[in-house]
Amino acid sequence: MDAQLRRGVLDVCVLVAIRNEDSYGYKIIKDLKPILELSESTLYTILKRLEEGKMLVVRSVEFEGRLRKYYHITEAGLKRIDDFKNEWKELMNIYSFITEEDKL
Amino acid sequence: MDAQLRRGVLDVCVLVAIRNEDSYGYKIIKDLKPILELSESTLYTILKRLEEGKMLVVRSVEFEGRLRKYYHITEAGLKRIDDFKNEWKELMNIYSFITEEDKL
DNA sequence: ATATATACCTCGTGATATGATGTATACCGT
DNA sequence: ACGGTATACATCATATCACGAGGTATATAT
Repeated sequence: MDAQLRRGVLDVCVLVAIRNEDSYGYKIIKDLKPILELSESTLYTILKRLEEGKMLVVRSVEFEGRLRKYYHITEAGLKRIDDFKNEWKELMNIYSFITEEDKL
Repeated sequence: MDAQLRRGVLDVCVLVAIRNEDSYGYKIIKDLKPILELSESTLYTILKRLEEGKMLVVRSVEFEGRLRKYYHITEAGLKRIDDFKNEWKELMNIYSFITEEDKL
């Protein structure tokens, strides 16, 4: 898929991945794999940005000798997902414009 | 609309704006206005990129003392629009994932 | 022993959209 | 005659972003 198009959905996909249940980096990648492949460097960049934007909060947990950072979605994060749905409507307009043959 | 989401459709919208009829910068902006607002600096950046990518060819015309650069879509440009339609299908999958409540 | 899976992180790079700014002509109202 | 608006192009600096490459460390399976 086109790189630009991806960017528009990356953040929201990550939020959706933790919407119903707190999750951590490695699991998010595996869970999203069937929908959207993303590398670790990409994910951690996104997680950091979402944290800075108060879309999620982090909690560190020791698990079998390894560190795990669980991400929990906030109200702002849920709102972000909701906003996306509205933005999608605008995007549908644009899509119609692109697919209509005899406009302009 | 979200900046990232925009980026995914900007190029294609510009191509669609010249698909049926050659057009020039200023006109493209006016034509796209109801669908998508874009500034001159943004458009000229896109036009340049599309030209470099052989998606369109340029022809300069003197018009009432002013310079006009007409943009004409190429085969590759038409293909780009077509590819977008396929990418949209992938995007619809992602959209479904986002809007489905009980996944994951 | 070695490879694979798990789990985190950082840095540099290239691509990108956009505001600000600049140049120039034509036209319209006062 | 003057000023503003529309037309029409262009460039530069900046901020944002995804991603590959590389790094650290433990547990488990072969």
